[in-house]
Amino acid sequence: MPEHPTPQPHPPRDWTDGHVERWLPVLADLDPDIEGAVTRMSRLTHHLGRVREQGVSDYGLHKHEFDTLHVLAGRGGHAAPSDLRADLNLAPASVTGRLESLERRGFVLRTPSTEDRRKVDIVLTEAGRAAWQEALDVVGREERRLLGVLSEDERRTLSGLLRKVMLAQEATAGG
Amino acid sequence: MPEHPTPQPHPPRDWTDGHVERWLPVLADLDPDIEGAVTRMSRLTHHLGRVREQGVSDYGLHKHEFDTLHVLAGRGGHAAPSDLRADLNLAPASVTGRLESLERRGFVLRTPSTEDRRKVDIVLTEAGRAAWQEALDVVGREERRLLGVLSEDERRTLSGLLRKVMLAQEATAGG
DNA sequence: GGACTGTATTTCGGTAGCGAAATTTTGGCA
DNA sequence: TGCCAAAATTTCGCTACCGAAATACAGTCC
Repeated sequence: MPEHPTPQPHPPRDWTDGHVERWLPVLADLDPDIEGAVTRMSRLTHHLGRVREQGVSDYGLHKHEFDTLHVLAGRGGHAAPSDLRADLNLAPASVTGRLESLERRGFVLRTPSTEDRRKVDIVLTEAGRAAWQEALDVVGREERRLLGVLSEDERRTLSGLLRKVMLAQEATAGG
Repeated sequence: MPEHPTPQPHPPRDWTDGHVERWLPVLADLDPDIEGAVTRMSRLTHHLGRVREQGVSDYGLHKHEFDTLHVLAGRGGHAAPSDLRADLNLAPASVTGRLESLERRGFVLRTPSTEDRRKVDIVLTEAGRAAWQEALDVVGREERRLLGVLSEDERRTLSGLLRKVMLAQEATAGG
């Protein structure tokens, strides 16, 4: 699409603009910027998830599998299920399910911890690390492509504003 | 942790700062602002979803049920399943499932369209509208609370930056 | 007007997620 | 030592979601 000659500061409308506009007459006290921001974040998160799912499938992985291996690799290749629970924002039961299938595929090892027998050590195997590294590059690509339309300053601003919001959230939710 | 005496403009660190910091030595080419923004959006979206689920449960609804009624109400009380599919970012099969349970509970009616017999008209019933309105107030509260830590200008900036990103997304995804 | 392409919705089979309860272990404390 | 609350993980029952195929209808082309 070529540049428009009009020098207006208004960017073109995205899907969410239409969504918010439909709602304004119904809910007069709706703040368009709050609704707009929340809606866009939700849709973007959703989209990136889909792209990840589709991207890592070329390497025989699912999004959840990749994400789990990713967190594990980020922690040096070993972690407790409760670490994964926190990092991945999951219910405890879901972690068990994910580890089950990763173990079946030989990507992680589950060994009872020696120091505290309630705990379990999750260890990334060589096969797991290899699968992760292969898919790694694909995953960040869409994020870079989309966030790349912002300047460096804008990205810093975006991240900073979101940090403010998250601090408010974490202050109440205990972590 | 008490305040540091340094007068830097750095806000306190949120969870994501620690996450990104853990990753930097492992993936040197990671852009902290991209990773930070994406991570925060994902976590915020997740959090708001949980709060919605918990909030609307006081009115006997689930998050999905409320969201579906919400979209329906926003479209004047009637829509086609494919409209809901687009608005809710769902697979076609999922819409059927949602409507099934909403119909069982008497919140929507499914009547075959007279003009195009492939289509189905989804109509919000009085009971559906009542359930929606009761829960309505709760849902926006957490969004307002969290986004409320930003100034009006900041919220406009946030929403605007996200619009830019979404335009890049929608340009390729055809929707 | 009959075959053909495209669109709207549902059905089917399978997976992942959640909440709640159970299990095992720990660390304190009498 | 024996009891007990708290913590880490798993099991269980259930629901929602997805992809792919099926069904039913609409509009078009010859």
